[in-house]
Amino acid sequence: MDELAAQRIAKAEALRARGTDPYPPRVARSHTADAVNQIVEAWPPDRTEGADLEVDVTGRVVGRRDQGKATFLDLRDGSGRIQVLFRQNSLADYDSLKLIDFGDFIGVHGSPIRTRTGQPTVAGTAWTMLTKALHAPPEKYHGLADAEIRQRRRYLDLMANEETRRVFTVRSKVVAAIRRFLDDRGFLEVETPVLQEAAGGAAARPFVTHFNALGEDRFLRISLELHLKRLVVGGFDKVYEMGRIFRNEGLGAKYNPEFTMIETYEAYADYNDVAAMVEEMVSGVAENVLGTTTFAFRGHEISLARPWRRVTFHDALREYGALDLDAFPDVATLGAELRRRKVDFAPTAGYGKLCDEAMSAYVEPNLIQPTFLMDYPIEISPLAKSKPGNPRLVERWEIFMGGFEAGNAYTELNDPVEQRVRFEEQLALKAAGDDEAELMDEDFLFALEHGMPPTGGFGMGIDRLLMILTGQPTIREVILFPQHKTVKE
RNA sequence: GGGCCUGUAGCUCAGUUGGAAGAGCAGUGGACUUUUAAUCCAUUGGUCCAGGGUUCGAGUCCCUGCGGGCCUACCA
Repeated sequence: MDELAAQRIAKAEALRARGTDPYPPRVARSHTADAVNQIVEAWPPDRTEGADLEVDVTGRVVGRRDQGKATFLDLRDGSGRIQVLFRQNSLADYDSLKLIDFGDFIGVHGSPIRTRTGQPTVAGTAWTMLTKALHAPPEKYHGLADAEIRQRRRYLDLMANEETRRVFTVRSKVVAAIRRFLDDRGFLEVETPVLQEAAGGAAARPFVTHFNALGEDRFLRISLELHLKRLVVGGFDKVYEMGRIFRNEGLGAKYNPEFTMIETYEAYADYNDVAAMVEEMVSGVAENVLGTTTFAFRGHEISLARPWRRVTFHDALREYGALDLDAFPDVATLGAELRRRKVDFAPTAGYGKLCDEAMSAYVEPNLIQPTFLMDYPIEISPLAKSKPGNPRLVERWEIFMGGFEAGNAYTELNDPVEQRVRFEEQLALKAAGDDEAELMDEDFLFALEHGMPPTGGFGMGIDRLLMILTGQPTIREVILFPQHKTVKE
């Protein structure tokens, strides 16, 4: 069996035999680890004792140095680390320290001191077990490196790796800063359904589930868009939602089937207004949370400082792919050219999809610094307003950074008649074999028919932004519990 | 789906031509009253992923399966 766990259970029983609960319901705590450290650091350099002050500190035992008749322990709580020192002549029942293992939570009563090496320390006069752990934390020096265990058992990763604690702390602060930015600009945060009768608003396959009470299938949302625009119709001029969406696709460095998306919709704005807002939001959040707009990512140095480059879809293809779409204006000619260039694409791909494949091949990997790629082909943008003077393009941009797409925005299509035509074109693509084409959404059309004001909309993958902001090369390192295959018994 | 890699103690990892399964950390016992990857002495701990095969002999070679990672493809 697990001999090490059995030893720890025996120690818990030994504590009970002494009349103390190894899992007490309440604890004495007067100071965090960080608070004690700060108190001692504030002392004059020659002061070593603070006997007038008594503190109760708590935390997990993460270090232990037995010194005979003195024992040093390192405790870690949410604020940081604090060293405690027990000496045989100032702790009754000194032998009881043998009941403390790595990973246990204990409380220590004592006075702050400074050791001869200058280390802030609590000189303990009493200790209590707060939680007996049955397993040791990961090995203290080499830590926990196995990516699978780090992700499946993130609690071990968090115990072992400071960088992991940092990444997810940053994530939390970034999410809060984004909310603060939008709230301060008068946006209203809303919540829309995750379970939907039809999953729309993006080109992606959905997950399907079943609603027992109604005997109907439901789809997990693949975007937030269509419901948020209904709210603009209803009169909420500025709305946003930050939430989980689900796309039934593979796993990869940039892909997790559930990820966090933020979408904003602002009435009386267009895609240029939205671009200005997004620049300000992302660079401002970076500055506020991390104190910089420069980040190391996959060997590059990425600057999120404003302004970001703007280049049109067509110009970018000319620049990075030496491909002039004007010379290949239809499926036949562009398809032939891409075949000649050995760019893969599905046989069912329409013209817009071919353009997108060319962009993915030539442009996307080169867009390391944040770049707005402007004015997309209309076929792959069924919810965006067409560009005045060019019926083949729409007012849409995607934001790229680090060589991948991180966000998407358009001047929203609000002509209900044209929107119906666009849906019908999508249905034709679907019939031709494109299983990611947009579905007709009659209720959404009915909403548009009541009038949606001119609106600028925006969506961004929070996880991908976090990859840049934390310097993590894969999306799995910025998601606490990324998807994995089920472990088979 | 394709390619490459990988599975050895609780953790991190070695293991040579195929010849008695190892180290550090953790654990246990001991020394040490200012250490901080403490140090020192001793010591417990193994279904070498699983199943087959080759062989006098397999952690090592072969086959199959299972698990996992990375790259790639589809996809944001």
